[in-house]
Amino acid sequence: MEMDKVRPTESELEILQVLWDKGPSSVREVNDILNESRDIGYTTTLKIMQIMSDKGLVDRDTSRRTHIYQASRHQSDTQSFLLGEFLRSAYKGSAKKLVLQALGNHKTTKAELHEIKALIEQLEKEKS
Amino acid sequence: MEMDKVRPTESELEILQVLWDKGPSSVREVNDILNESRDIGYTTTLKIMQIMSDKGLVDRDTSRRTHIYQASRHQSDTQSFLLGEFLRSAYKGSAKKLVLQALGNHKTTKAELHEIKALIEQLEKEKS
DNA sequence: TTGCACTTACGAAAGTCTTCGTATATATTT
DNA sequence: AAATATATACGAAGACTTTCGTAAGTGCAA
Repeated sequence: MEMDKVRPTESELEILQVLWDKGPSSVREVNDILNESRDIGYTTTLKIMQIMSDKGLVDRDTSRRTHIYQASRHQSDTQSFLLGEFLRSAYKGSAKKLVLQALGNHKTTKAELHEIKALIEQLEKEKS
Repeated sequence: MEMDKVRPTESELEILQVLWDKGPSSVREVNDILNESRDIGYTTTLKIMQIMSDKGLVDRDTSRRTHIYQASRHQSDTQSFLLGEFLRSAYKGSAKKLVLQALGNHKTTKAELHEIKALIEQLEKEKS
């Protein structure tokens, strides 16, 4: 396949999170980690990872018996892509509304707020 | 059905956006608006709205021949709910990362940035 | 009143996603 | 070497989503 703008499904994203965290991993390793939070059969994880490989979401090294998988795109690229889609579909593109809600509803530490404010000030400077 | 924590699908969200914008509407009205941006058959829209009614996403007035639908939950409630899920699945719950990316990647006006900064300052005050 | 337009209801096809069982191949252990 | 464990491949069931065709009822217009 090898398309570029594939949207990972829910399960695929779960697996990508593991690969981003741990780096190149076998199905066994990924499956063990998934099983820390929920029940999921080994062949289920295997199947999804094979599909991800078909879609081009992961690359795999098949040179040895135990295949090793890794995310084919960076976490931040994927997040940006998903964020764009989410913004359009749920907020009709208004980043402001999304940000206000994200800050309002979810606990963010003082330090984090400070960091965000710093970015805003920098963006304001750029825009003048 | 009448469940409370139903996640609207992509198409359902599209319809909810119309209902939030226009208020109580008939299938015909919703379908006409959807057709301004893409091709979609009348019975398709009807079917989805019937399913939404089953799921409790909309209420409908069937007292007259042309049924009138309206969103059963407020836009901001639904957005908050979706945002929470998105935050968990794509950002592992880090609102900071999401906000930084939202501000960085998407064009936000100076006025909007100012508004966001004001909220942050207020939140900072609350936290001290 | 006969026919045309519009509405809802229903069913079903086609696509996708998640899940797992089974088959088969390859290591490892006894 | 035989038995056990581990890996991949494959197929298929079941759920959900989107899509539309068709049937049947209701109202309006000629």
